[in-house]
Amino acid sequence: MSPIELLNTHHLRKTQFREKVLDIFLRHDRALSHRDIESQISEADRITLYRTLRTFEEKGLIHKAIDGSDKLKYALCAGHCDVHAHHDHHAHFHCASCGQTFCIDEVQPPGIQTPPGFVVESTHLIFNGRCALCAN
Amino acid sequence: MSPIELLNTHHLRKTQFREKVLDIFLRHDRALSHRDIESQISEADRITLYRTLRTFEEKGLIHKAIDGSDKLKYALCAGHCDVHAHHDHHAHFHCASCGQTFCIDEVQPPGIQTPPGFVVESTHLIFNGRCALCAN
DNA sequence: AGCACACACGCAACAATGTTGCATTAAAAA
DNA sequence: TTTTTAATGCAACATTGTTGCGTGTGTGCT
Ligand SMILES: [Mn+2]
Ligand SMILES: [Mn+2]
Ligand SMILES: [Zn+2]
Ligand SMILES: [Zn+2]
Repeated sequence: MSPIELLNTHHLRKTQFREKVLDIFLRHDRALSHRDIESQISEADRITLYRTLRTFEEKGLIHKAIDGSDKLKYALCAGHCDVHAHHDHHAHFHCASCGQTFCIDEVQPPGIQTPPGFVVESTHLIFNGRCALCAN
Repeated sequence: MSPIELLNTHHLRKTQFREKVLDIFLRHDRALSHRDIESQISEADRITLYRTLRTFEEKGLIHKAIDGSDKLKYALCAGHCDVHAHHDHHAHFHCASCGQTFCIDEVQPPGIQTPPGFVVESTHLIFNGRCALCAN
């Protein structure tokens, strides 16, 4: 998938800025924070990036990667997410040492055990520890 | 458990401010954000509250309730947490409607399925949906 | 009770993160 | 190419969190 293909598929205007942002996501196999991305675009406008990320999330190009850290991160959606539904039913791993966050597509959150009266709409499973590099 | 008992047990100085904060926690059966607490203490000092919450967390009186929202929340530790170890192995429920977060003590995160090379130290399980009140 | 010490508090100053409004510019449609 | 629509860039502001430092308070000891 190229940046332009992703924008086409999700019916978004093709702009230089959006292509740059998607290019950065495609070159990393981990979740990225606002800051991660901003520091890789020369002359990036903070505000535009906030709006770009929000749009990408709404349209199903990226999903929030909840990792228990104070920073909000996003990762590329693997499959067929769109404006109507996200399907990111996988765990996330957060390294307490280097701060990196990875999607663990193989591990799914457990079957929903609903507490009485509560309606569960989505589930997040987060592993916190040390990544392969930091564990040694 | 009273505020004073909690402070004694965890070897912390008994101050008016700390007692007020613990009193608020004891009167709510849900996780509270910095803002939730601040708005219930007249003439609360923001900075002191930040430091109070950090101290309580370090000493094992409260634990962070990761709920996937942008706000950091804390809840009273149920059992025998202390400065050396927290034992909050339970799920959290976050209501997307009213924003409240509850500890679900009965539900534990699943047995750790370690991705190769990664070392897992803790696990968080978050249910997102609608609470009993908001579901109707 | 009085004293000394350690620690908690309160305030200022600053940093990081996120939002809104609006004029300008660029992309898509006509 | 012209028109229409949406994205961008900038200012201004709001929220959240951190650090340094002088002052006040709780606690243990005499
Ligand atoms: Mn993911
Ligand atoms: Mn909890
Ligand atoms: Zn790491
Ligand atoms: Zn609710």
